[in-house]
Amino acid sequence: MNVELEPLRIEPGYRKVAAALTERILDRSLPAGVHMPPEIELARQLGVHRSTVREALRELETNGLLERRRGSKRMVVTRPANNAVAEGVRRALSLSDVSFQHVWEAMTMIEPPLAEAAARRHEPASLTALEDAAAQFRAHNADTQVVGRSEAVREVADFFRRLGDCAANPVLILAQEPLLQLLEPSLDAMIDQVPQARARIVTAERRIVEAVRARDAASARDWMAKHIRDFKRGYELAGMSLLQPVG
Amino acid sequence: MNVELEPLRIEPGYRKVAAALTERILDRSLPAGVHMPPEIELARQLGVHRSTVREALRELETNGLLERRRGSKRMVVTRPANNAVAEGVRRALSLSDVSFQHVWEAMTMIEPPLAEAAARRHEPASLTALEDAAAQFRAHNADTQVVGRSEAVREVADFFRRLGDCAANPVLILAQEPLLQLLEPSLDAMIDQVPQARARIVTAERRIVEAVRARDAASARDWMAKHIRDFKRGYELAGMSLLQPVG
DNA sequence: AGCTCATTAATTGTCCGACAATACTACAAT
DNA sequence: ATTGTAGTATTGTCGGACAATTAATGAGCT
Repeated sequence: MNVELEPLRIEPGYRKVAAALTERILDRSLPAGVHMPPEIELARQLGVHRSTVREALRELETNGLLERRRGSKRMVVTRPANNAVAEGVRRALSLSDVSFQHVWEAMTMIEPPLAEAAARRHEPASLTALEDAAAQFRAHNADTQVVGRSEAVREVADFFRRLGDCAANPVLILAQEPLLQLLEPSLDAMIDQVPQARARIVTAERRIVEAVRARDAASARDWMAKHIRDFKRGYELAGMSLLQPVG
Repeated sequence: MNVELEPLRIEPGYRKVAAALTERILDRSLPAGVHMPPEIELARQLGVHRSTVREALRELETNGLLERRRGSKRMVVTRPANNAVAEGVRRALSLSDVSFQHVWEAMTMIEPPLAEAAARRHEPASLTALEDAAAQFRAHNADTQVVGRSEAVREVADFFRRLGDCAANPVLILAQEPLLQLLEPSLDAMIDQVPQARARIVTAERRIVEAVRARDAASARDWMAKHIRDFKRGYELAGMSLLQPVG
């Protein structure tokens, strides 16, 4: 017989510690929001040295299962939502060069049907959040008060996120997140080159909100499609190449 | 004057070390494939203790910028792939309860236009990979030879991944990944309940491949839409609720 | 009691040094 | 050419230490 035995993988201790802690967070025996036990206590319970625990903690930290509240010392258990994907996306895109063309094409595909779903399924709370997001962008980008570029693009992305919440589909929300991660740097490069950009965004968001509120799926889809087309137009008006890499 | 100075964030050393190393990997001054310098050497260069370096290395490791080749001691610089998102998705979904309905709706939105793009833009290499994926599923799921359930669903997901490669849009590939992560457990629960499921998948994949090869975008989209509808039909035939959580 | 402030305890970040286990290398022996 | 051997390099883990800083405690005051 010709048995190919595969190389058994021997994991270092810090990885096992990380796995143990991860499991206890995911199965909620360490519930979200509580303070982590002190490192030395973890070390005692698990029978390893504190350094080993610390290496494991760094793993959980970069995985987003632990976070340190501002200026606080002890770390807090947290459950990552859609932003868990964000880090991964950021890493993945640092390799492959993504152009605005790519981002735009993906948005063209995903956002209009998402707006449609949002119109059909929104609930009072999610609709309110959507309206708030639109109102905030409108207020911050009126003629009299124009907020900084980076904040503006974040608000644009937030509008899409609220729309995802209206659509009430966690899978879509996850799928949308890569686009939004990349939309921000894309818009960032363009928005100040085109004077009328902010005003057009305000209008589009208003129309979309109205359609969603009226549960008019077709109209929501169409206005969203127009909104997305405007992004491309903005690039063309700014004289920027659609193929140049974002970020 | 009313200067509100915001709380400056003092980052711990291990984080700065991680940032420094990350930068040197991303700007390719530490090119992919090379061995990392020894920890003690890094510590010397950066003027910190080895423990601090190690904590930083854990961060890079979980970020996928470093990997340890099987049973090897020194770590190797590497480039993160699309599956960087996978971990994040898995964690995010362990929290919110996702139903097949959600997965199905997202696929309905994303996959048909993706097939369309694949038909338009595939290159010889990516087309070959797509054909191979379809051929592999066909061979493994013929009447005479039926492969295990988990392998079958993985091959189904792989077909979609190859299609994503054909579409040649990294953003779409990233957006699609959450769906595929969730498609596998969804299919896993269904595929053996419906005798004709595998045969129907074989047919659908064949049609899609043919359409893509012929650069017939409309046909690719339509067959993909049919393919996706079949998944839902499979659930109904199996008498399973669309609303029950997957995984 | 409730509040402010000083004092103490607890906790993290970082360091030092050490050692066993093992992967890597060079070289000798079969 | 493979196998064995010795030596080195490197990682994984450990014990302990200490300064800086946050959290907790209690004293004093209203």
